Amino acid sequence: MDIKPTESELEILQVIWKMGQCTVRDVHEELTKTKDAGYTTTLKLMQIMHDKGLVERDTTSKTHLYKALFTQEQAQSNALDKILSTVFKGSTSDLVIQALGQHRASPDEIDAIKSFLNKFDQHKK
Amino acid sequence: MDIKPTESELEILQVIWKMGQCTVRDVHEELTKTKDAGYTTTLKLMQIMHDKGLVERDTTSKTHLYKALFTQEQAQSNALDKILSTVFKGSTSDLVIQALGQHRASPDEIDAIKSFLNKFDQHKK
DNA sequence: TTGGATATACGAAACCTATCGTAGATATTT
DNA sequence: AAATATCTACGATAGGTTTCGTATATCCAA
Repeated sequence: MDIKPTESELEILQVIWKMGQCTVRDVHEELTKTKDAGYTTTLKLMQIMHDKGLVERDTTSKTHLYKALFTQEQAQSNALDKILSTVFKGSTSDLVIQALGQHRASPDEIDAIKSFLNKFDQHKK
Repeated sequence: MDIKPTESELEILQVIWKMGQCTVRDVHEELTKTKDAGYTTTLKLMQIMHDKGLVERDTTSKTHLYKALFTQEQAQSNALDKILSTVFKGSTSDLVIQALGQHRASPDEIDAIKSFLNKFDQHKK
């Protein structure tokens, strides 16, 4: 299966991931906090996502319940693969260094990364 | 200016970035190594990219020469911003750790990242 | 100099995304 | 029970992307 959600679909998925399971209204309320959108627009998008197999839904009651059919981690992995091949010439270190350079990480984050790198080294041996 | 090249446009830009300056045929030859496409399709895409202001071109001779109007680094920065906000909840360290986890970097790359992190620490102080 | 190769320009079609209005079903409130 | 609110379904439209055929201009070789 190919996971390639559109921009709008990702906005919706973020809400679903956060809540685990939710209604169209849940998503809509969340989205309208930061941008304008008609309710039926959100509904339609979620119906399309269902058609595409991005989400599943429970239709036993009038108000349907939606769940994601893949995890945020899978979406992250996909997104990384894509930009690695399209703009980073496949170089992971370029990507990492760029990311650290432009969005300064907190000391805690840096520590987390360092200890990750160390663990990494040991596995290599 | 807003830099948001489409998928196809990025494929073309990769060739332009690599060559610095090139013709439609240059790009086309490169693209058809990995996928099928008609020559006029590539031409049209590049014309549209020119209309959008993504590239400039020298039309003094019959065969036009195209150049990118922004760098690969800018595209990288843009791509990172986008996936950070759409799938990484803004967490740079999550992104970095995911990237290192799934695409194993070479020892050299890891060293490069480590020394980058150290430089980073010093600046912080 | 005439025919073939190569270039650009232009327009149209197929497809996808995003948006929303309207209709009809179901629930809720008064 | 009637009015109101809420939900899904179903188009339809506007806009953007991708694809390619055809026309026209230009260069080059026989």
